[in-house]
Amino acid sequence: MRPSRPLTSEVLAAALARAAVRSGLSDAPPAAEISVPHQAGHGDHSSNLALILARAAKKPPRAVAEALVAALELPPDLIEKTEIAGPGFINFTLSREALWHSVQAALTEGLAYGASGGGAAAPVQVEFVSANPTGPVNVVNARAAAVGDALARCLRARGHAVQTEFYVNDMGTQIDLLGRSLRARLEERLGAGPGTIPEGGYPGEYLADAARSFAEAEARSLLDGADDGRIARRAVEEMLGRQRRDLESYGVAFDEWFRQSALYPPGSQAVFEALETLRAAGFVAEREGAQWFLSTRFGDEEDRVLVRGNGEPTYFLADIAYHVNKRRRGFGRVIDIWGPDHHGHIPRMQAAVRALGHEEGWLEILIVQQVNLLREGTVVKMSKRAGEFVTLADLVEEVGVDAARFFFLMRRTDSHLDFDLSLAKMRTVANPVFYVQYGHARIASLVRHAGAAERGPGLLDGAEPGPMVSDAERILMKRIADFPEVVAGAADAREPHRLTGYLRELAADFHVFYERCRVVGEAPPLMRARLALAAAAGATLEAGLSLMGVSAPESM
RNA sequence: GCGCCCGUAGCUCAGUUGGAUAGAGCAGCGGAUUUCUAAUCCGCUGGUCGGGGGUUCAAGUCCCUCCGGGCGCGCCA
Repeated sequence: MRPSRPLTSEVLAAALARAAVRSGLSDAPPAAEISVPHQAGHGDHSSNLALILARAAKKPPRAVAEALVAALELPPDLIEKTEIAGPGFINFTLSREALWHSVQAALTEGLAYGASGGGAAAPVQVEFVSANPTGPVNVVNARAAAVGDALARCLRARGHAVQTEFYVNDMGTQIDLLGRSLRARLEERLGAGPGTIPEGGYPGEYLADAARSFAEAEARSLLDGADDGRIARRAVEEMLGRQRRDLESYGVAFDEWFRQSALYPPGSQAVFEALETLRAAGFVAEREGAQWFLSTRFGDEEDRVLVRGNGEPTYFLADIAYHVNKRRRGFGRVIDIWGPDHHGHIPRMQAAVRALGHEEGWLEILIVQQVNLLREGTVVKMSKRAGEFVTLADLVEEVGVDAARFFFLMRRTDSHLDFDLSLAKMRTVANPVFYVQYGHARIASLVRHAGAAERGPGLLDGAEPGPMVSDAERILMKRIADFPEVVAGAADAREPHRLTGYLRELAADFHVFYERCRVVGEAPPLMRARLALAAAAGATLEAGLSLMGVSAPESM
């Protein structure tokens, strides 16, 4: 771990807060917000602090801004110009030295560029995908995998210790049905029985494929035993193995695969302990032979069953026990990423977390919304009844890992996503992932053409920003300097999709620079400066793509 | 019926936690290349931010209401 540097916006916010106290405008340091204006002419960073303080100070915002600026003490060489604009905004323009410092940082830090400190002391857990082991990883799972993995990487870059986890629902009715479905497929394969998929079972071809993949001796042994539970357990292991392989070839590996069954006897009493904890707190009632959680006390629409009339714990109770377990493992914060079919469960889960006495905000639940696959502008139909749906493996085969992961991060997580398969395969500018990767390949080619021995910090030898005076160069440097702010924002707001927008802009800024600024053939001082700048843009593209699990090609 | 998500340019969507003149990409039209990847770049056209009310110095953003689309509402997981 390299030492993390503070963000420019954090430096400015702290300086403004001190200035507010020093100038008597505020007793305690106010939480100053710094934004990065998209409007040219509004500086590189902007603060609305004067507008916020004006009311309490009973002074015009511009007068407050002037008092703040007068009391401002900034680090040397960071800001070239501080001006008051509009109704009272304080706009900062970064110095050339500060911009060049970002170029140096990108080249020196490489894939670690973009990291910033300030992470929580306690580790953060991100749980995602958690697909039922009754079928292949589907496209919504694939979206969740892209989002969860990218978010985990952004959080790490933000300084958090992060653990990723996949929750395996290896209990319950669905697993019984999975086992009986596999039995039918084994019978079919060996000609040893009716081979009928049970009602509500899993008729997809993948189980037949699984049955065929077993050694014949094992297949016979499974069928000979009368124990359906043994087949079910074997089926779970088989499906889990397939899910894990699909996800690994997609570039997503989990730190932990947590089994629901680990919360049940004989190995554990966690499910019943969770029930007793809630009961002791007075939030459990018995009705009609079942045990109910009084979740309406915490704003849920209705109370929820924890233990059924037949004595079986519900999935919900197991989920509560699971979150008790997460808490015991010491996570200071837990982020669950759920599919669209679970969004109705958020109030009851948050109710349970509150009933257990965990602090507000300990559990964050993000919903990954559904995905519509489009081919040539029309929706690709998936038949749930026949158990046929487009899988992660199908998707990767059709468009590749890079396009899949990039496309899943082009939209907000909680928005429905139209995934245009035709566009994802295009080898043109119209395809955003292509455009960004092409930028990286072009930079790699440029550096090769310049005859440089490497694309790293060695390019800084003898390079100074002085000769670079054009807008295109400054804009590109500024974009590179923004990257750590973007990564921090993506992590803090749990919005990894910000990366795709940023990388398209960075690639666009580079392409403009490339069109307007020759590198090879210019006088050595200018050539060295531009080559370092281009390589820094390439390093930033690579670092950003890496946070999304997308490759940065050397040539295309 | 209740709950959640969504509604921004012809299309697909951003909009940095309430900021300054609402931005990209695609599509359309017109341009740029004796030179490092033209797989690129530049310019133009395109908007009652679904409608209406409210909160305030400031609303695409927050609140209320209506319209329209999606999803969810089991002692399944």
